Formats: sequence, C-alpha cells, structure tokens
Amino acid sequence: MKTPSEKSNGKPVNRKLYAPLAAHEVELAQFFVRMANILGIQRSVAEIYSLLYASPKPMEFDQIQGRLEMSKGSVSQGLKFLRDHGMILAIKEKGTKRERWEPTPSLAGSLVNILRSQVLPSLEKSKPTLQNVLDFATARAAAPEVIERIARLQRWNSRAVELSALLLPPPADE
Amino acid sequence: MKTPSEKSNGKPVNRKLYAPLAAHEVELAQFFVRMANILGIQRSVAEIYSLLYASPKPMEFDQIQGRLEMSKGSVSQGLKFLRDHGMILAIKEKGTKRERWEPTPSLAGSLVNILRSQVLPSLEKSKPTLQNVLDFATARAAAPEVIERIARLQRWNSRAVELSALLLPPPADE
DNA sequence: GCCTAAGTTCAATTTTTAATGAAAATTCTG
DNA sequence: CAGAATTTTCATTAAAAATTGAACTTAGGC
Repeated sequence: MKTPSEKSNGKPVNRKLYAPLAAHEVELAQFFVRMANILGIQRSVAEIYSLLYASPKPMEFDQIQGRLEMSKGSVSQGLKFLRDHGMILAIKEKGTKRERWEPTPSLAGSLVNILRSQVLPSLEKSKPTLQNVLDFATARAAAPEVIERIARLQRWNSRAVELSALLLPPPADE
Repeated sequence: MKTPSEKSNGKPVNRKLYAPLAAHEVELAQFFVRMANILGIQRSVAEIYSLLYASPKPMEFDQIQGRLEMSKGSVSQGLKFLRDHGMILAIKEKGTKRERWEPTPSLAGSLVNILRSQVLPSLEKSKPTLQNVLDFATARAAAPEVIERIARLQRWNSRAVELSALLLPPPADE
C-alpha cells in the first residue's frame, strides 16, 4: 500500500522535502517582486530569480519547484523567461543529467536586456502609428494646434527610440 | 410615451449624440495605450488623455463619456487620476457650471509626475526591506557571496533612489 | 434653504492576466 | 534504441485588475 507521500508511480511528492523559505529569502522576494511590477514582469518569475539570487550554489529544477511550492509549468516558463533575457546561466556538470541554474553575474546587463525587450518594441511600434495619425489629421484638416501637438509627439518618440537604442545596444553576438 | 432615446427622467441618453472616434483619434489612442502599458496605467485613462490631446478645445465630462462610450464611473476616476498627476487642467468659464478639461501644456512635466508617483515609491519602500534582508542573512551566517550580492543590491537601490529624486524633483508648491 | 444637475463612490461584474497540471515532447542512459 | 527521467506545452482554472452603474454626495441656481 502506498503512503500519502508517494504518487501512483512510486515517486515521492515534493511537498515537505524542501525547506520553507527563510525570512531573508521572503523579504528579498518582496523586493524583486516590487521591481518586477515596475517592469511588468510576473511575480513567479521574480520569485524564481530571487531564490537563485539568494542561493550560494546553483539550483536545479526540482529544488526551485519544491522550495517555492510552485507548479512545474510555472517553473518551466519562469526559467525560460529568465534564460531568454540572459538573467540566468545553466551550470552543466558532467555526469549529471539535470541542469542547475544561477543568476548571471551582471545584474546591470540583465536589466538592460529586460528594458530592451519590454520597452523598446513599444516605442518602435509607435513610429508608424504616429506618422499615420499625423497624415490622417492633416488630410482631415484638423486644427493647427492639434497637428502641432501630434508632430511634437512624433519628434519625441523618434528621439526616445534613438536614445534607447543607444543606451540599450543589442548584444554583439547570439 | 417615451422613445428609446429617453430615460424615465426624460433626459436623453448619450448614445448617438456624440460622433464616433475618427481614424486618427483611434490610432492616437493606440499610441497612448501602449505608453500607458509601459507605465502600468490603465487603458481607460490613456483613452481619455488621448481624446483631450487630440481635441482643439477643452472637453466636458459628458462629451468625453459620450465619444468614448465609457461609463460615468470610469470617466470620473480617469479624470481624477489625470488631475492628480497634473496631466490635465480645468478650464472654468464664468456662467457655466460644468468644468472643461484640456491636457497640460508640458507633456514632459506630466511624465515626470507619473514616474515620480509610480516608480519612486517602490524604490523607496525597498530601502528598509533590503536592510532587513542583509541583517537576516548576516545573522544566519549566510554564505559570504550571498551577503555580498545582497549588499550590492542595497547600494544599487540607494543610488537609484538618489538619482530618481534628482531627476524627478517634487514640485516646489502645491 | 430647497431642488436639480453634476460628479463621486464603491460593491458587483466583466475582462484580462497568471498559474496549474496532465499530456506530449525531448533527452539522457544503459 | 528502448525506456525512464526530465522538461515543455497549452487548455483549463484561479487570481487580479479594470470597468460598470446605481446609490449617494456635493455644489449651484433660483
């Protein structure tokens, strides 16, 4: 007969196998969640990153899932996001199957990656939109002050795109 | 007998009284909604601002509600947000009861106000949190590299707060 | 000072976004 | 290359956020 700590396949359930978060881990997560909110990044991603950030050694999938009591799906998606944005690195030891994860050394670099992917696309997408608006408004003979306002917006947006591209240059390789 | 365009109090319903949005107004709203997303501001607020921005003259409550086909509650809350962040100004003409609204001349100033209220508080709230984390971690004799990471985070945060306070100074009066 | 028009508030509802977990896909390992 | 272990995918569910509208409040006109 199976104990409650076993699934039908005999594999032990994660619950209770991993230590609950320590006080400093909880507070650090609060910090990262706040920062993530500003950037429009979801809580689960911030929690994963925070855990890795406070860990003295790289962590593997099941540890992350167990200590955060989070679903497999969320861990998988969270790690994917962090990987895609260059925020974590895989440490692959020979002889082991599972990968282990740690934060990339440069948090600054990670931030730049995030900003580039979260903010720049919106700015760039706006260029043609604003040109359209200006064309429309001109064609309909809108009030001159309105046309001037829109033109100002367009100049702003262009400068913002240029500035961002300068501050957030794409990585040389990849 | 009442027509369908009248309510029981005899006051005409707004529907059909106001022109639907023109193409350039729709596209401009898309632009402002995108920018609002970056800043974590809701769609309805962006739409109201956009409408005022594209209007050659100040607009009153009912016009805004009618042209955007938006509820009274949303218009009221949206105008409150825009007012509170110095993004719109009330034009009060003598002899009229209703106020009319227009965007403040300086969009740059408005942006600064938004950033100050949306971003700064998170940065500032983090200062004590990070100090706590550091204290906790030290007390538990966490790994030195973890302590170093957290200390670095704390220095970053402090500098971010200082820099923000510098770039986004509070208005002199009010 | 009453009455009505104008605007605000907030509980209920709708919409949007994030998390879950079972099934599918992939990847080592023997 | 079979088979198990690990991870990913994605339809479903749950949670969070935004919107609505009716009741309430406030401000002006008479």
